[in-house]
Amino acid sequence: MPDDTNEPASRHFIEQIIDADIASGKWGQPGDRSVVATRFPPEPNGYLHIGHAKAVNLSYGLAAQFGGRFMLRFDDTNPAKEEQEYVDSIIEDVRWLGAKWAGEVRFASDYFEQFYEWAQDLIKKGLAYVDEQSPEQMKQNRGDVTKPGVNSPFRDRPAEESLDLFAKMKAGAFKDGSMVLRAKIDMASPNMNLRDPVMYRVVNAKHHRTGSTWHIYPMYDWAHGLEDSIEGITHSICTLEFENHRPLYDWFIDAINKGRSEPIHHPQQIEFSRLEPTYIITSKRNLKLLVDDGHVMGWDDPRMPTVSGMRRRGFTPESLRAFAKATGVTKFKGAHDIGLLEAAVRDHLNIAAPRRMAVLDPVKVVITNWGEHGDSDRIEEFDAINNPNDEAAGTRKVAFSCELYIEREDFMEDPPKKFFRLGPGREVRLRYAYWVTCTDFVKDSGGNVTEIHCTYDPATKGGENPPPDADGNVRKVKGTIHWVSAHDAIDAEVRQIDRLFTVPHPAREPKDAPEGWSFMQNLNPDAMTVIGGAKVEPALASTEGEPTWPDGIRRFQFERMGYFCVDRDSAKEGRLIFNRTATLRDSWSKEQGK
RNA sequence: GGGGCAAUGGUGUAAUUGGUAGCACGACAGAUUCUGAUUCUGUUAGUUGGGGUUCAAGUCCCUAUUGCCCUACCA
Repeated sequence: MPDDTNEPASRHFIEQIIDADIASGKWGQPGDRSVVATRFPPEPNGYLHIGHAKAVNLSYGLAAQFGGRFMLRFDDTNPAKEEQEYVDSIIEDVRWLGAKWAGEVRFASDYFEQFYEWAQDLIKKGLAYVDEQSPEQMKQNRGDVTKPGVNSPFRDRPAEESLDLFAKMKAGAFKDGSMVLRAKIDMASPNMNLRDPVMYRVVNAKHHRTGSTWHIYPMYDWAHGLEDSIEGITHSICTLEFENHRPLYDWFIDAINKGRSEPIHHPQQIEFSRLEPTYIITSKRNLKLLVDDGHVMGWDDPRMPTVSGMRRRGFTPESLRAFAKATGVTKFKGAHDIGLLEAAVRDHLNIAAPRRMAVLDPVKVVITNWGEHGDSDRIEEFDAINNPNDEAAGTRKVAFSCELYIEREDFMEDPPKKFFRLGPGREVRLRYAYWVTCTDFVKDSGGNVTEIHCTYDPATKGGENPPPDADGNVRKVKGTIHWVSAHDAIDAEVRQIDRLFTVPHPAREPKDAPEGWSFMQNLNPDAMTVIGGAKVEPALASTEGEPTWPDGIRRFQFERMGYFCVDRDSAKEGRLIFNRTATLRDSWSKEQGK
């Protein structure tokens, strides 16, 4: 990602911290930028969403910018929730996003033995103990934010006893929830995380990688800093809610280093504000509900804010990166306008997407004077520009005949003055082909227009302006519309994807919310409108001559309609299915709304 | 009655760390245009309140207010 390795003019707060560290030589020789090491540490308990995408881009981008290392590490410390399926999807997503990790993919579970040794070390130092209180008792004795907790009756048991019990916990001698290993810190700490936090719990469940080797599993706070330490992470970047955990992160590493001649590496945790786009939810739990309740077709439904869903919808890694960049890196917890994402994807696709013509809601046009200027069965071919922003993309042929389809919304029976398209007596340009004038139209018994009759002007061949008349006046046309020829048009299904929710903050429960309120009530029923009868130009049916996108997804701009990509179901079902990635900006609909 | 963090146009974010409040998205107006797209130009609008230090404060100090996070054997 060349754009991200250039240092921007202004530096966000994390870059400033790293700059200062490099200058002071905190992690190595002063000035050595290659010491920077970051990581992305997902728990494999769900699919990655757009918020994770930003986190990946941030941590990877930092490592790339400084010429350091980036790790992909699964934080698989809870066998009850984690599955291989999620590991696989996350690896695919991170790769697609463009992050390149150093060496192999890492797993916290690979470090379990080391964690266990360090835990024994803490017990020996009198910094940890096995607690046999029930979960209820522990909760009771923890106190609350204003009241201090009380010490466990097991807090001061001899180290040998804890060591022995800990070994038995590991060996599977106890039931789930029967005892835990706790750090001995301070039951009166105003920071609840420091009130003798649990380091290990008994879980007699099968782990997706270690199987039934272990009967104890480390808690996040105990494990996470150690994982970072083992991998030599310098800057451990996470979201704001872990701010209160940082003292514990530091405490555990300091505890291990206490009395140790060769201290283990002590990374720096830095918290930033997570990405919170409007009209989107990013809670894994709620995303899973949408899938489980069948509101969407799956985790990769093009309406979903998952990385896989957005990929299927046609977003590019570049556009996600641009969005992440545009939202910035701060500690301010705000909402990010989803319009920024839409602008980012339009920005990229406008430069990169080949243009095609596709009529989503077709109505037939008959050129009534086609026979007067030659054979009425003849087919003419025109050159159409593939991408006005990229001359190298070249041109393609589009065929024209006396029967065409145009967009239903491009014709009005009784159009207002500012309507620059087709209507009785009005002339428009058919892009790359001819200027046509509407002479008549046919309606069915339901009042729907079924056929539009036009004459074409042979002097406008190719869509060019006709020569000036005898007085030197140049005839002008206000509108240009897209079309496909009926003789070679291909049928396609088009899924018009829109925002999944109707309100900016779907997960925010209103103050006066009725009993049983759910974010589901904010679902947009029109988030996916399936159009079965679209007619598209033949060039969309074949991949010949097409530029290849790096990820193999075929993306296009349908002229005047928006950006679309071929859905992955297309190949499977043997027909053309397109997903709408984004609309074009549309000042006409805004005009109408006035 | 506790602790932690944050506050700059409508939204998000900058400000050489005390020296002209800038950028992006949006909105609005216009120009260009074989996409009502793109592109270009212009307009709009901001330092949470109150004190203080200073020649000078978004930035430093005091204070108030508002919002978020924290009481899993989740991460």
